[in-house]
Amino acid sequence: MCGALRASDAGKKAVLMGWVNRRRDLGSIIFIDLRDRTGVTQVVVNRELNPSAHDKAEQLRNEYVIAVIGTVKQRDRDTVNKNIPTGEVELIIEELRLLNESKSPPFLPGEAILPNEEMRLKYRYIDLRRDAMQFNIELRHKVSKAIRDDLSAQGFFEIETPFMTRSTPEGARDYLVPSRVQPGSFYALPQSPQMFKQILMISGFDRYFQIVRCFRDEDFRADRQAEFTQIDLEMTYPQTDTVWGVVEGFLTAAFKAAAGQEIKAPFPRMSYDEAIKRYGNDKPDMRLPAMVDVRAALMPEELDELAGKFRMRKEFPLQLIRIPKAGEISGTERRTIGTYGAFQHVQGPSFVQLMTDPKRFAKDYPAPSEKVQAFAKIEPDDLWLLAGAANHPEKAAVMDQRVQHFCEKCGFLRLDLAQKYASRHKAFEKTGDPAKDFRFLWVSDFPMFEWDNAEKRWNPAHHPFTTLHEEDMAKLEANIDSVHDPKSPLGEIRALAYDVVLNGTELGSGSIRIHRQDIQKKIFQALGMSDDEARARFGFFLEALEYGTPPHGGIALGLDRIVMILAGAESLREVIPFPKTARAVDLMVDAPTPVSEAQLKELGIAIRKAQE
RNA sequence: GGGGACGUAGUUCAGUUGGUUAGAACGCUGCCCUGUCACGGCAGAGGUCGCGAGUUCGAGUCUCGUCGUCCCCGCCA
Repeated sequence: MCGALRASDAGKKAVLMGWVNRRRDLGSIIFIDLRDRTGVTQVVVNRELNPSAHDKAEQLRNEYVIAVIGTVKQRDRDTVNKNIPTGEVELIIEELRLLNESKSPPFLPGEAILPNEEMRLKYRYIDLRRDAMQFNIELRHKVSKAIRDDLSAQGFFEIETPFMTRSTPEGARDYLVPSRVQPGSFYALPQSPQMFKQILMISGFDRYFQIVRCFRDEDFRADRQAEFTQIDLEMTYPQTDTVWGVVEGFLTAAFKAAAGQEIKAPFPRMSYDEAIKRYGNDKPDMRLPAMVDVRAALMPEELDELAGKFRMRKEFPLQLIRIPKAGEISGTERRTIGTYGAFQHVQGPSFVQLMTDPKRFAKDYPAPSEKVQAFAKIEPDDLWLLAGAANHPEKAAVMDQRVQHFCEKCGFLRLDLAQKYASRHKAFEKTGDPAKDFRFLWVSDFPMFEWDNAEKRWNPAHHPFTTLHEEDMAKLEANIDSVHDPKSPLGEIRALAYDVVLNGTELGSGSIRIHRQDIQKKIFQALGMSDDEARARFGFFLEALEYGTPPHGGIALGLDRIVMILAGAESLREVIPFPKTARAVDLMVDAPTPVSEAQLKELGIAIRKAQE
């Protein structure tokens, strides 16, 4: 192959096939950079040595497909190209065959400057010829294979589950597939194989996994596509630790096999509560320092004074946000803190009170300033600020001032600042040390229920088959009929649910499931679902639970995201061969499209024109 | 659903305060060139300035709308 030849191959005869990456025509001598999946080799065509091949080579253009037969020659020392792995050799042509011509492509795979994404997606077959894309897709293959091998070795069976299945009202919007045989009825594409994998546990398959496509009809982001691939697994008789061990096992294997990175397991662990309090986020990016509630560093009178002066609520945390090595910033810059990025969007107008001028703070409040800096271990070059909850009565009236929301807002600010000063702190740049480059984390003890403000009710935070901490069972029973009460202690119940997080990205999410029907019933009751309703939605599943269901649990990880992080890519589209745009369009095949009347009629579907 | 950025040659971009014939680089076409590797040299072709209105004597430039791509908020059990 084009990337394989080395100095040790000198003298051998070789046949190479590939694309013309570049042609350098010097008149009587023509150099062709021949490219395939593995790399590029220089082919030499000399008019004196081979006039007929030279005639053909003159006609070659970029992206023509050719076959060349020739002899591998070690290059003279002064003509070695150190920039490419095959740079010590070249192929002296004996025979050239044109296998196919190419129209002049809209952009060249060998070009350093990227065209815009619209172009890349429309001509994806050309974009995919680029080194970087070839590398990413190969990386993806290696990750998948390593995970398959490792899970197989851990005793898991790969088992397929249906794509055309049943719509369930929970969670994301479903993609629907109309049934021709039963007009008016629809299949749904799975948001995940959740119920099937639990059924497989009930069926005795003990350890299941699947690298499987999932579909969610929600808006796209850089790290979200409507169809994406999960590493889905489920096992019987697990403790939380058992599942975590399995995941740490296959991730270690994948990072080693695919990228040569030795990551350290077990991963650190943190409760959801701690993640929110210290990072303002349920998927903390551990490459940056946590926020510090500095109230503990201050005397009560000092806190009173500050709270009064800055009009802050002292029963809320006083969060110190630190960006290491961000250095001095100007007053103008300081005043814009809090006006950019995600921070200003969340929860409408700010109820966060900011103290962004450390010098002035030190001047006005020398003792608290010193204590706070010592407490948060501020280094001379750090950028830091204090954030407290505003005590404006007029703002408090419109604001949901729960501590969690306050902390989340501070967390957004922390990430905004980190992003803005990324070039200074360099915490997001790869160092080559896997312990620094890949900061894994388990976040556990998620809340069981979350309040849905639009529907004015409690919903499952994970899914309704997640089990809860045994200690919280009494709380569930005591509040089992409070689904519409926003103040219900239902919000305090902790689930045996966990996320695995890498560098601030949620890689996967899982839980220990409910295996007993009496508990499952209680959950449905707490969710305000009657027996009839539950049966209508999950009847087959509830019935299955009654036939000797073993305790079980599992997790699902986003393969695309893992590969994205390993590839150092900014977007999922860089690691998915044929992704869709933010408006869920495939620009290459031009999907979706309207379909014919005949097709619709067969399905019993009529399209209603949109209202003006 | 909301906010923001962008849209000019095949591609990446520049285009001054609204003013003559809209430029560059790469790519493309032709010619020259025996050691290039982002080859070089000469010549040339290539534009509905996303689309539609409006303001103006005059619009790539200003205004409104619309379409498309990207990023973020909401949403994503």
